[in-house]
Amino acid sequence: MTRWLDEDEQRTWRSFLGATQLINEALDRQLQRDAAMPHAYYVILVRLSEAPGRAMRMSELAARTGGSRSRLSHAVARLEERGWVRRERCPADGRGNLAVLTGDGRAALAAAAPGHVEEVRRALFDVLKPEQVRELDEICTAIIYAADGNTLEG
Amino acid sequence: MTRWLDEDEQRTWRSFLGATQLINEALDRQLQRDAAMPHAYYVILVRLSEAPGRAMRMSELAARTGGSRSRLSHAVARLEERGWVRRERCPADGRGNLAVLTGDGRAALAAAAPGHVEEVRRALFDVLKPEQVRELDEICTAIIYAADGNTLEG
DNA sequence: CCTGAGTATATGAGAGTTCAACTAAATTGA
DNA sequence: TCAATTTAGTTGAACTCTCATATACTCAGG
Repeated sequence: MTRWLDEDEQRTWRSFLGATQLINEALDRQLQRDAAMPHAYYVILVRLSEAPGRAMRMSELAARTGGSRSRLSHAVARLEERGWVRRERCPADGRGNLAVLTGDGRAALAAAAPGHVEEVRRALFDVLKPEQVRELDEICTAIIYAADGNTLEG
Repeated sequence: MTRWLDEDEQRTWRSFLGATQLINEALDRQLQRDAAMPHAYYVILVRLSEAPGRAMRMSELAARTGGSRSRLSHAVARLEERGWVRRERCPADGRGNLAVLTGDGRAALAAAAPGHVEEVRRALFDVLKPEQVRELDEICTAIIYAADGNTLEG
């Protein structure tokens, strides 16, 4: 009945789990140590910094960072306490909130970015041959495409 | 100074983050829904089930599951509450503890496994061409190898 | 034997995530 | 126009993880 994983698939799957776990841990450790924020918060700041007016609707921001609304609410609450983000009522839609990156938030991001990029290179890009980077891109794109399909179906 | 990511690298990096996040969420959702356990606990049960005598030292188990000792202590405490694992004093070393998989634990694992494997296939293997699976394996192996090197150096 | 250094694990507090309500505003439609 | 539904976002509780610390044991010297 069940299509169990064969030996090769087992090995690949465990490599995959191990590799992604190691990378996530490395990112979190580095950012926590050098910038006192978890990686998830860094991603939020990055997305906000790229938005026009450095502001974005909460839902939009949640979608772009790949997290739930609840998670984003809690996260933005913490970021607000630190003065890195502020909330504004959305003028067009009374239900909506805008998350706005503050000057302090931009500064925190600018301070954190170089060390973070360095870590990303060390953990991933420096380790792979250029052709492997291309392959990885295609693989991840396929995974995302399929997952979106599944989500929409289910 | 900083070697920023170029456009291709940015895209690849974000695909990678998105893909791994989606897979982890899918695994956790499926296991939580169908077997009432997080993926991390499933991995612990699997590793235990593969050990001789279905028993392993806590440190060893922590290393094999790629987690910290503290995390494993907490996790095993929860698994013990459910009756899936029990702790035994290590005969050879009075400081050590053995985590032992119980009959109920084996049953829980057996019940969870088919759905989990199905989810792994759906999220990863069904999505990739055989040659991509091979490439992914090599990529992940390279990442792990490099990360271990870094850990030992730093 | 002891004492001190190192190892194995546990524990508690703090932080982040998830899930399930809950509030409030917009939209639909009779 | 007004109730029903949907959408946006928040909140609180339960759970997991991390970090620092504590406890218990081993081992090597003196």
